[in-house]
Amino acid sequence: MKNFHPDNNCPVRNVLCRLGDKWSMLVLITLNANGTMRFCDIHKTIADISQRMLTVTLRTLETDGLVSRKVYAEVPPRVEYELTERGKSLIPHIEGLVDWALQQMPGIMESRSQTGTA
Amino acid sequence: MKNFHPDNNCPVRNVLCRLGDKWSMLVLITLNANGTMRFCDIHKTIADISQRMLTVTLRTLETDGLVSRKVYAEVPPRVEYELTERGKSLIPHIEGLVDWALQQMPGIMESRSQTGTA
DNA sequence: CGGGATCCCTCATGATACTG
DNA sequence: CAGTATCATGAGGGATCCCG
Repeated sequence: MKNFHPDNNCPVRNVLCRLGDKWSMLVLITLNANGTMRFCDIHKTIADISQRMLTVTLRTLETDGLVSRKVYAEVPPRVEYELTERGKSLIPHIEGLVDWALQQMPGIMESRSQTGTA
Repeated sequence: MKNFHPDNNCPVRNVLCRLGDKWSMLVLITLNANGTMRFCDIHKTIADISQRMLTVTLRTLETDGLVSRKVYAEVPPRVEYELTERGKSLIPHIEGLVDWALQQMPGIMESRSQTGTA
């Protein structure tokens, strides 16, 4: 019997831990769709994220080497974010998931309504 | 500028909402790896999930039509779970993510240690 | 054995205010 | 503009008890 214990190096746990949060994937696909973006731009694009969570999310992605952060020493501070190569390499997999979601959503919605559970 | 607002039908939000929780993907790949499983078996395979969360997770997956639940009217109750066709169709995408995680984990770990963030 | 119901607690997230 | 710091919250999840 195959299992996926949390013990040590389970990649599933690891990837879910990092990408399964509320915002990471959203930030990644946003950056992928728009290229280099400033903090404010990302914030405007993902309107319902708080400033704090955007900062935290970007920092985590930067720590994992998925996003690069470039600070310009200007008077109105400017910081630009973009996907790293590693970040870009993840995009197809996320899009695979998104495509699946798009295809299955109607059936899933129907399934949900049938069982009566919200 | 492309964005992904939460407004109505954003599949990203939807799929993350359902699969980005702590256990769903784990249950899915466990069922995929082992085929039909009893409640107890799943619980033993994913040792650190609470009975409650396993129940909740399975119910949600069942509601979305990703997992089927078969109850046998026997004296020691027996309930068997297995992936539906829709559930199986999701597996490749999850595995894509897992494979990516496996490949990138060393680099990510290195990246994390460099920035000094845990 | 499978799981429903309940209580409780922690952590992730949000809101606000302040700084360089 | 791009954050940091602080405080408040509520939903997710764990532990326990009970039932068919």
